[in-house]
Amino acid sequence: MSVSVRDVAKAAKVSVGTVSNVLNHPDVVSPTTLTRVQKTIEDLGFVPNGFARQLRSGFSRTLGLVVPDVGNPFFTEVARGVEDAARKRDYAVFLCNSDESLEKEDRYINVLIEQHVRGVLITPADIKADRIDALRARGICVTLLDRELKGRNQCSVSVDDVHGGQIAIEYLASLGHKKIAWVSGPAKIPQVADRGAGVAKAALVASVEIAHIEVPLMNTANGEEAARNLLALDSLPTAVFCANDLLALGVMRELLNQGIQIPEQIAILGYDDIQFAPSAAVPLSSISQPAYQIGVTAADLILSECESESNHEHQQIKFQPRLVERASTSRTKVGNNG
Amino acid sequence: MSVSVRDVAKAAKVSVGTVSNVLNHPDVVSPTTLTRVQKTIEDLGFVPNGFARQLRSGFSRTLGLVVPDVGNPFFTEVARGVEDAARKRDYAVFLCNSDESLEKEDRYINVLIEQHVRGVLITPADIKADRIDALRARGICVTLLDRELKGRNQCSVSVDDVHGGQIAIEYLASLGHKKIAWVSGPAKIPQVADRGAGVAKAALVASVEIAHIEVPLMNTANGEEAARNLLALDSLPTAVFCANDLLALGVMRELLNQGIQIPEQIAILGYDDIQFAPSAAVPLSSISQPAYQIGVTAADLILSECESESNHEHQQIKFQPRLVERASTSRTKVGNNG
DNA sequence: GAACTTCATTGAAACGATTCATTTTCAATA
DNA sequence: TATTGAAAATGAATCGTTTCAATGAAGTTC
Repeated sequence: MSVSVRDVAKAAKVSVGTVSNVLNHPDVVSPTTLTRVQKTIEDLGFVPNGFARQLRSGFSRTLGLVVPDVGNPFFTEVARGVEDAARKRDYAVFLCNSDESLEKEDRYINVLIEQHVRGVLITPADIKADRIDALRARGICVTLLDRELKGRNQCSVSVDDVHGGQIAIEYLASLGHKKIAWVSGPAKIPQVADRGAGVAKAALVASVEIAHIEVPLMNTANGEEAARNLLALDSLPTAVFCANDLLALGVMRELLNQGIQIPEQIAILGYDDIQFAPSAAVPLSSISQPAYQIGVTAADLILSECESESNHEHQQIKFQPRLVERASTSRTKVGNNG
Repeated sequence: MSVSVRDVAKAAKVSVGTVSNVLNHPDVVSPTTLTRVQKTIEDLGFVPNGFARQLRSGFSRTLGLVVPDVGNPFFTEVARGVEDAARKRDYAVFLCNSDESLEKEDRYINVLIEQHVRGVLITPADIKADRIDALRARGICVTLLDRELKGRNQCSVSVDDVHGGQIAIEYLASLGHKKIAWVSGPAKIPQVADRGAGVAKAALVASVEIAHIEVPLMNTANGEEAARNLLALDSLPTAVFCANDLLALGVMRELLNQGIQIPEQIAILGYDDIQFAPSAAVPLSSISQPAYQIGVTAADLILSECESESNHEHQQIKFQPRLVERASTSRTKVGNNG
């Protein structure tokens, strides 16, 4: 059926132990033998059986990645990062979309346990940690992605959302904006809450008035809705800061439809800097998160945890968001051109 | 360390064979023994080791998905479809981005062979079929995604790109356009070639003049470039058909920048109908492909092939693309408003 | 009660890799 | 030349299941 170490050993006239060493400990094999066996492996098209390997060693070369939705460009980027970093070490990645549903998340975690993944990178749907403990109990490493669990000693890679909210408002204030709308999703999403906290903090310092508009979903349709709410306000803000780019795109579309000039009458600032931000009607300024880098870092982190024999130091890595200026907030004197 | 069948057997005072039967063939075990063993399993918290099980049976409950790039919204959607369908049957999916690189594809195929995936869904980087044969040779089912291999007897799920090109031109012609620009990527990409063939075919029938502009990459930046080439033409076309939506978004942006009105002066039609198409500056008309449905169908198809004992009929499923009309081509009399 | 079925249970042999205590090889040194 | 030791290669044992031929027990028939 399939080529096994035994076949390779026979063809290369060595023992199975040597073939195994060629694969796993090439340093203990003599150069002559090494090349000969490697050539035989090549010739026969031998690929080691992962099951057998895993059965003996107890570990697989697979990771689980559990995110709310890869359809969100931010997580798509994260996934690419994870995958690229994993491939470099010959790990394969299981992609799991939880859709923020605890039930789906649960089911996936069971599948991942069954597959004996080496580690799980997860943006948990809930802050409750029992499922994570279930993984840990089975010796599976866990690293939190884009979320952190306060007070728990485990690895996480996230972005400083409070700071993100802060620099957004500081930036808009520096452009002269005195009244700013903050368009967000539900506060139960940790990222939204944190960004909101940053907004409040910076607004206080810069003496800026904030008009908070909350919508249930963070997509473009809800952005349009938010824009209509915005226009209904007594006094129109001169800038809008949105909790993500999809909201911002929706806001932008509706405002343009209403004949409002961007950024002359209202400036718009998004969050995430998705790949479509520069292609929007008015190229969208945004708070950029290093999504790809987050993925790479998280994968490297968990692999170093998995593969370190024992003394692994849990790390909480926090990236800093960065402002990307584009036309939707270009530096024009506020109130002069309306 | 971990509880094994042997431990259960000892505790329940039966043989390992009986424990295995309790798990896999409960009907051949006497009721008394059955309940006793089941209780022991429960008590000891025994979970069978998947590796060992799979090693013996030879099959896993995993699929491999190899696409050029999940960053492309079209493939993101396909991936979601595959994943949702797989989860319904308790399969896990390995996500692999080939970036259209043969080398990466090769490496991933090896990883997937090593993981003994049950089946592989792949958009091959190359039409050459040797790697696919390597999978087949190892008893791994293969289904082609969004590409078909002519004359080969195997499953595939694709979209009729020739027809897509055709209905695009027919539609634009029906709006009265007599000169249409066809903005495409390199012809070596099968989809581009097919869509181009459809364009040529329909143009002939409808007596429409086609100006072909080819750019190296199908992203927004190259779309802008294409728009500049377009504006340099002697006589400006009244419509542009782009090989994908990213190109179309780029074209749109540059044309708007140049003060050209869309669709009054130039209509724009894209391809893929990505989720951002409706959020573009001028909501983008597009040729829609049922990406999610393609993923679901392909996963169902390959699982039925894998799990059917023997007599599987290879199927080539071809979806039909569909026109989605939005503002960027809204029905205005051509040439009246410029 | 011998012969035959049927049903339940047993336990050793696979699956295909890795590991590790041994053995072999061979060059350097006494 | 004999001795030593490091380096290289060996191959049986092992991981935790499933499978299956063989065994044992209990009931049925003549």
